Amino acid sequence: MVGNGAGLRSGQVAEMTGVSPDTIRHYERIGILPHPPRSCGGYRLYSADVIERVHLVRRALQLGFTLAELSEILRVRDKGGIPCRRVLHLAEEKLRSLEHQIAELRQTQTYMKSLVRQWRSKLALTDPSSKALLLHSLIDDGSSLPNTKKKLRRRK
Amino acid sequence: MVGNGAGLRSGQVAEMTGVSPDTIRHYERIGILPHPPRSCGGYRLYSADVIERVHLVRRALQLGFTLAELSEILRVRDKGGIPCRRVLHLAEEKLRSLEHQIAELRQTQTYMKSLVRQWRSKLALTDPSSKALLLHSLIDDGSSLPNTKKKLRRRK
DNA sequence: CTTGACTCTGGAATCGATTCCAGGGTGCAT
DNA sequence: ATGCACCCTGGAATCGATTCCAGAGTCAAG
Repeated sequence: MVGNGAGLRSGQVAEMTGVSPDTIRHYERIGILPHPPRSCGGYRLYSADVIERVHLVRRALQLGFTLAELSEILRVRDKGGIPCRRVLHLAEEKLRSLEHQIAELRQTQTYMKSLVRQWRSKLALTDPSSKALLLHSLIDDGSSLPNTKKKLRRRK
Repeated sequence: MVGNGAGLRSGQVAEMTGVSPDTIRHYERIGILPHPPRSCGGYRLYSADVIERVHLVRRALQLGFTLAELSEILRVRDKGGIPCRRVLHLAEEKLRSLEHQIAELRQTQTYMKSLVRQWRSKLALTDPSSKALLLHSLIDDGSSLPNTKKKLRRRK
């Protein structure tokens, strides 16, 4: 084992934060983690505080921040800047789109529920050789479903 | 204008269904729309019932079906099969994951709300040269957020 | 000194639906 | 015969976060 007085290797950081070593390297590539010093053999030697940073990033990702945003924010912070207002602004934005998205999903849920109920009973009293009853009921009835379902979701 | 007694060109279908001509061609490529007959000049000439099919597909996509699933289902149906039970099964699955996803989002929403409130007041009574107060509050407090945020979303 | 676990590199692949592209025809109007 | 709007092809790009890859190097234990 390499002496860990010198620092944490990428795999150790990965394990301690619950992500893959690939992800750690990726975060470094896009400027979210600093370039750590290297051992004589070329291994990254992280100081313990990257753990906090990775946790922070994971949590922010869950909230809907993107890696690009985090990279920008953390860069500012690392240069001594104060990105707090930016962070708050982004958070407010995420919250709004979150609420919007929930509303859409619930609308879809409502529709879907009635659809499944309707399909179940229809299927129950149809003899098993009849056709094409289910999907077909989707073609009319153009309301009751949101249409702006962009991929505004987050996290792997 | 080409006589439309012969059929609808891709652009017309596109306009009537609110998608792009590219999408129409794409649907044909992956087997969701049948290969239509062609005009002497090589233009696709669709019969009017593709309109219904495209609408059906759009609606199913909104519900969380994938193009691959729809392709499979529609292929079965076009060969005279009866994919209804499959459709119902998938719909039930979509509904479940929808409910799960809503639950997660609401959890995130709750957390996010309190975070924004907390950040707002914290920022209000901090002099504008203090640093790093906001994001930092993410690193502890590991509960209260879902962690299985796969991209189980739908639709463009 | 060999084995095996770990790490390095950076470019490509993945997921899914859609869009974009270039180079080339079609068809109707002036 | 010239313009213009439309259509054809199929392969590649897009979005974002992560993963995968091959070929190579490091290091401690046996």
